[in-house]
Amino acid sequence: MQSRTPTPRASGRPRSAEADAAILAATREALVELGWSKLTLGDVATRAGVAKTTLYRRWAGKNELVVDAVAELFDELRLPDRGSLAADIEGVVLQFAAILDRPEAKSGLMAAIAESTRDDALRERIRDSIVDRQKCLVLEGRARAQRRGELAPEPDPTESARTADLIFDVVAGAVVHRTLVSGRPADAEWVRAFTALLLGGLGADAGGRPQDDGPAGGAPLTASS
Amino acid sequence: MQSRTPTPRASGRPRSAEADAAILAATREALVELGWSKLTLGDVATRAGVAKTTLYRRWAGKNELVVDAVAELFDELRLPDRGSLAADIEGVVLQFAAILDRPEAKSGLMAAIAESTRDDALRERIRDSIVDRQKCLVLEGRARAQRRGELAPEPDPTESARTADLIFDVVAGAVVHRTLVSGRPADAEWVRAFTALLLGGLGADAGGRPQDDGPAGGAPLTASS
DNA sequence: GTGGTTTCGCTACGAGTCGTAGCGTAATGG
DNA sequence: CCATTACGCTACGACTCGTAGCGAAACCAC
Repeated sequence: MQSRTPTPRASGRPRSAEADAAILAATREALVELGWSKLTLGDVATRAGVAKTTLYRRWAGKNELVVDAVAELFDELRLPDRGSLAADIEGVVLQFAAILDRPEAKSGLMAAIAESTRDDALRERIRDSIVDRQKCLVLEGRARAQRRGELAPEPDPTESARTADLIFDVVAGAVVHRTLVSGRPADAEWVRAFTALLLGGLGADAGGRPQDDGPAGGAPLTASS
Repeated sequence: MQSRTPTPRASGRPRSAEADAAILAATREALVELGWSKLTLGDVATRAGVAKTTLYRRWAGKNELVVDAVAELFDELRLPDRGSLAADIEGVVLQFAAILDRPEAKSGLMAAIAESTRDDALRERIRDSIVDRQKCLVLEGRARAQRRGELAPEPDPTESARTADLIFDVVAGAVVHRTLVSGRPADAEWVRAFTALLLGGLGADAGGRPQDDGPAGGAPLTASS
């Protein structure tokens, strides 16, 4: 999952799985305390209780290590069936926002994406371990909505994939931008307004109510501004 | 604009404005060739033809320098009146996408945002020199659409500001995510589909036509995939 | 001109990090 | 028992960082 399979290993001492977990946990810990730029592999090794050389034997560099460490945060993303498209969107967006609100995700993920603009292999790694997993949720939620009759079925698979990509960029991008660039929390109130905008567009009433009345329950309005 | 006014300077040798321009240009050049992580201030100084100490006298560190260098790229953002809300959105989004497509913007801006999660002063700097300038375009375009009658006027200023923030996060976030994370160009075809989604929502036909027929004129479809 | 002030270019420096090599040891399979 | 692989540890040259110190240059006020 994390380090690429080095060889079809036949015999010899196996790599310690505990060391892997300790290293990834230490990486997240260092991300929280130091951030991306001040994070050093030597410090991570010390925190994890392993030798620095062990790190370099498993990961090519800081980029790959941080991607793997952050990717584990997104494993908990689920898409429970809440009965309506609006409720499903709100649920998964709130989960996504909660993960992105963690300091290790903020600094680590964004820096890794920045580095991936000049490293195709890193971009591939991010896509495989993080992005594609999120995109599956979009496909699943869209299929559910189509089964419910909330969305018109899309027979053309090419057009369907294009639309799914678009939705994914809009949803993930909006949450990321809200959390990291605007620096404000994607709380229940924001998620509700965003869902309304996504479903109804700018022409509809984007302020108050989605198409059914109480999707997110009685969540308290945490006034941000 | 870039370096904070150090003192209410009275007399003495003035700072070379040409050096400022040369340093920022050299920073962008180094961002293109080296990316964020391998960019060193010593290298930038050499490229700009100034001493390394001059850099440290004007900027606190790599973060601030890169933010100022990238901010200049966004100065060219304009919002020409194209006659309809859909056309206005498509126009400004295409401009934004063109800037983000530059390699110096990709690596520099994202890395700076990543660092800003642990540096409030840097976040403020990014907001002042980059983000707020983009948000003004949202406000302007929205006001135009309300004057045209395409959008319902929003009397409550608090709610209006909230909605503008939401729109801004959705638009900017979607373009950034498309360009950097998905790694695909936000070309005319994508922008058209995005505009349709933004205006009509998921319930409407998000594939082909916005609410008026030909918003972007006869722009050729640059088939990407 | 003269003096005061600030900037600039240059050199040098200690501190810290990088990524690797080398060595002996531990853990597995045949 | 032996081959193979992973591990911990040390040490190393190379590089970057950010700063200090110096003399020279550019500007203003007088």
